[in-house]
Amino acid sequence: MNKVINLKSVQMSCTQCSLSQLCLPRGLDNDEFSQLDKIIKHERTLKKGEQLFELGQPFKSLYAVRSGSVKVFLPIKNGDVQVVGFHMPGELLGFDAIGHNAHTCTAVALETCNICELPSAQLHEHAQEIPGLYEHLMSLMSDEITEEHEMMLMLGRKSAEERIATFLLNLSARYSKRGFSPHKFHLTMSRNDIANYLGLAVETVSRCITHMQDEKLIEANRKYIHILDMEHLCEFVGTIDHECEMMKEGV
Amino acid sequence: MNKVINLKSVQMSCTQCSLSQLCLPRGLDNDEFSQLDKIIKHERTLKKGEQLFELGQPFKSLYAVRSGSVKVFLPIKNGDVQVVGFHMPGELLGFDAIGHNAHTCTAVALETCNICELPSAQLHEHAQEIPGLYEHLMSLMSDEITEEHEMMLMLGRKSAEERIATFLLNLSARYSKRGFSPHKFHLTMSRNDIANYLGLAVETVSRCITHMQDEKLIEANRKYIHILDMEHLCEFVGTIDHECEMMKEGV
DNA sequence: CGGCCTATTGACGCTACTCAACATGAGTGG
DNA sequence: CCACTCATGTTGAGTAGCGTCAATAGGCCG
Repeated sequence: MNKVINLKSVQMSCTQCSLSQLCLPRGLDNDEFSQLDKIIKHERTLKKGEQLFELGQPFKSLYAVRSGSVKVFLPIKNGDVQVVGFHMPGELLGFDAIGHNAHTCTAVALETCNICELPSAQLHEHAQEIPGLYEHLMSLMSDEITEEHEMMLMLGRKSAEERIATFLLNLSARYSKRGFSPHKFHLTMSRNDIANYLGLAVETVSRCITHMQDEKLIEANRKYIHILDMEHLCEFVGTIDHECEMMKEGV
Repeated sequence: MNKVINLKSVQMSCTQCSLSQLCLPRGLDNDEFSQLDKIIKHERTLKKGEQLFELGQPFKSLYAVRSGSVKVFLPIKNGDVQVVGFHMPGELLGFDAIGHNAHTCTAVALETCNICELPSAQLHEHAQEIPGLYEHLMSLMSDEITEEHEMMLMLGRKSAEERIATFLLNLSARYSKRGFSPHKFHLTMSRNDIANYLGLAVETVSRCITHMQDEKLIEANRKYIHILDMEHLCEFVGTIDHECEMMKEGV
């Protein structure tokens, strides 16, 4: 019972949120924290499959994943989509909407999610009072640009197996950063989503995963992934020099 | 002689720069303009092949292309690269460096370039005095994120011919926006750069261009491109509904 | 004019896609 | 609790698109 109440209170304040170091600027003082808490809405919950925002929808807020995970995609002809990213706790999304004042992609919950909301109206009003907030957001957007450059490298030059390896190691590093095991984790997205994201066919993803199991690099059972041989898996990534080291460090 | 002097003076001031509406926030008053002119360095010239910035280099400035064009790429193993973008006059680059305080890619002039520089130090100092500057930069970064999402769609789902068509129409729209013909233009990048950017082999690019000529969609002679049949070329792009219309409108 | 770099064209092979069958697990209702 | 259905994942066979290798052509610069 106590635990439930604690969880509730944690949800309601950035100050006590264990993810604040991931999604907020560093070095905020107490005043600034309470300013933020006034701006940010902590209430929103999404069930699996529910939309957070949709292509064309006017820009209302930026969003931070508090728990659960989110899939972001571009809708294409005939109900087909292109998955452009997955977001975990502590990650912000919705930056795509700033430029056009409307979202240019759609975000859907992959599982039950708690979402914090940073309304754009309040953002503009109170930006002055929290120095470094804009800088922080720009920093996050910059990181997103860098990540997407790496994605272009992935889709442009890497083989199917290299893509899967890179993908798994990327997830591993992100789980690790959040205090979970970098070796064992559960995928929150389907093979279909993975395939789509990596520019592959579902069958290819399946085959690669099976092959990596045969090579004793990983153990995989549906959503469950166990990385057995991080070293050799890293070698698979192989295209960029510094990339592998970054992943080993869990950056 | 007068012309030369005029050109010189144009280079030295945002106020009179014909590109200011592309790279600066809208609705600046004269005070804000002169503030900007104090911050921005207008002097830098690059010859073909010279670097604007390099992977790992500390974040010093954002850059605006004033004339010429720039190629941005990730260096990979063995001197190989992944081209991640091309920039034309009026476009800003260097956003990748904000997050890490160092550049995560390299930028090189494709031809003789004039570059305006927005030093990061002054940016932070004077941001308060020019309301909307941060918002504008975030807006540009947001657009870059959206464009890279479309790039992921390109690399993930589109065929070789669709990629070439999309690429040519994208250039066409950007030239059009700058007052040049959307039908006839000169490529500033090599086939190699195009192939690399689009995740294809040079030979495939060559073959596709030849094929499009056979189909009377375009006329191409090395760097020179003449789009003969915009309509049908647009149909080639085909994957996203609204994409084609955007290109026809020259957005 | 000659050498070099870029672009084009052709032949061939491989990777990854498509189509199809099958397996497995999750969810539902009796 | 089990049987049924549907969604998701796996496996196999055949193929097409694109990459690779190699030869040739055309422009650029010394």
